[in-house]
Amino acid sequence: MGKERVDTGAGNGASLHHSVLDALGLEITAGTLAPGHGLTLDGIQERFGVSRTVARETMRLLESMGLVVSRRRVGITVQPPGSWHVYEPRVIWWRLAGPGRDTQLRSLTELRIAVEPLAAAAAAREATTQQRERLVELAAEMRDLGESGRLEPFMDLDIEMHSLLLRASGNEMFVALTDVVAAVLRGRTQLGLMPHRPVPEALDLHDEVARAVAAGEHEAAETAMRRLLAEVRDAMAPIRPRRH
Amino acid sequence: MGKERVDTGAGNGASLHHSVLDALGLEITAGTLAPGHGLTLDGIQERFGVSRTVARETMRLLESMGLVVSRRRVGITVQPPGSWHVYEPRVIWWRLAGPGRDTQLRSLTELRIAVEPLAAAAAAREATTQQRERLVELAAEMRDLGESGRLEPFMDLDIEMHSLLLRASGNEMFVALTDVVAAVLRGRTQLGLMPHRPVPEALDLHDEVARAVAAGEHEAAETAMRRLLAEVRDAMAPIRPRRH
DNA sequence: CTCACTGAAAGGTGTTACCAATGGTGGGGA
DNA sequence: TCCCCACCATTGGTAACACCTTTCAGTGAG
Repeated sequence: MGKERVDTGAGNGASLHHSVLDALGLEITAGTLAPGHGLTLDGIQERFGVSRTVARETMRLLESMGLVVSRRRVGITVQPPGSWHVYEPRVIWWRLAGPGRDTQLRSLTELRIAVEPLAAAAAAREATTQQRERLVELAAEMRDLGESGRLEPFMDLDIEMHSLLLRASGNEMFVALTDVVAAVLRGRTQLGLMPHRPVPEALDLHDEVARAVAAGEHEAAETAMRRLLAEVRDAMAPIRPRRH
Repeated sequence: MGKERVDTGAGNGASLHHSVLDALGLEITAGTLAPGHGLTLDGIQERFGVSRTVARETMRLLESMGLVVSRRRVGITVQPPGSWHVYEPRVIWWRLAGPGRDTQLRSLTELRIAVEPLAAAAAAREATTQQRERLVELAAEMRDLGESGRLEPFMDLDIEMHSLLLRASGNEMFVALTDVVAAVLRGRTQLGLMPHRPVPEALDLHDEVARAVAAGEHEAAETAMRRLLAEVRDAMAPIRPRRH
């Protein structure tokens, strides 16, 4: 059976267990490795051509994300989605890369709808002067790019603005969602859920949010953000998989 | 300094690295090990009397939570709070156990205020018949216990009701916050932030939420939950550390 | 035929020793 | 003074081993 190193991706800076971790994480979150499926350390060693140490470390990481449990004699068992740590950045990443993509995108969007309005309100209270200035600046730039239909740079600004709002909220739990929101916005564009040209309402609402936050009007900021996200949710509705 | 095994808790089912992980996690989140502080595997081995393997595995775990980074030749460096994975259950647990307790409680409460109203609305749409029935049942029981001033079992029901709502929402991101909400409610009671006898308004609002969800009136459920949480936030205000 | 005991095997847990890679530090030369 | 290079501390990775828990099959008694 020989050694036959698989060498996933020529070890491009990725520290060995990282590649193994990625491979297994993807397979489990994609459902290729169904819940209840059993793994063994020996199996992992053989399959990826790594040492026991590496196999054990990746297994520990998977376990700490709730993707597997490890028990003596019985081995490593794949866990059902309900016990996955869905806020773990890598889990989110894997799910967005796999077949669960639009389900994940939908539940994350619902999370955004919950969090971002309050984050905007908090930002209106807590943001620094520089942050407020940057916000209105961003909204203006977004209008320019949006009206000229340049989707990629528009998305970058969109990400920057929402990230800035979360950061400015001063709540660490909100700040920690920065990457999630960025991933959602990127995924949404990649999935073609954006119109060719951002709708004028969205541009207006971004403006409104920025100005409200800058002016410290937290209620206005909250409702504007709520309307903005309602817009986003409606734009997403077309790909509903369940009842129409 | 010698060997001096620390033996945190006589290995009661905890698999060795778990005790080391807990000890280090607590120290880092508590700030005892300040950001920038350097650790080495040898140091961990010596201090806890464990083998290199165990030291390495715990270090990987800490790294995957963003508490440290590990680089060759440099060693293991404690990271600042900004890079911690604050949705990681163990990180939340450690912070609630340490001096950052009320800061953590406050930011988590703000998260609840964002999420739970939408979760209630979703529950009003998605809950099963059994879940709806259980909700009104719980609200009734809470009223009984609340009016008789039995705080501990009241808290248990409170936790059960909010957990049920999150679960019934059908959104995995909301469901995953079940433990967080439970921890907040428990922490709030332990910290003495609850009045001796739950205020009548709170009891009424729990009732209202339950009935609205049971009836499928998602807007009513959302606003009732919002008012309930406003109540909670106000009860929490007294211990504000910053500007009043 | 069923149930309880027993023993072996499977597979994670923990330890040790060793070599490879890497990047900071300090010394030496221009 | 400044730059380059060699050294070495420290993690990354491999290998081989002892140990302990848990499962499971086989066996014997009732």
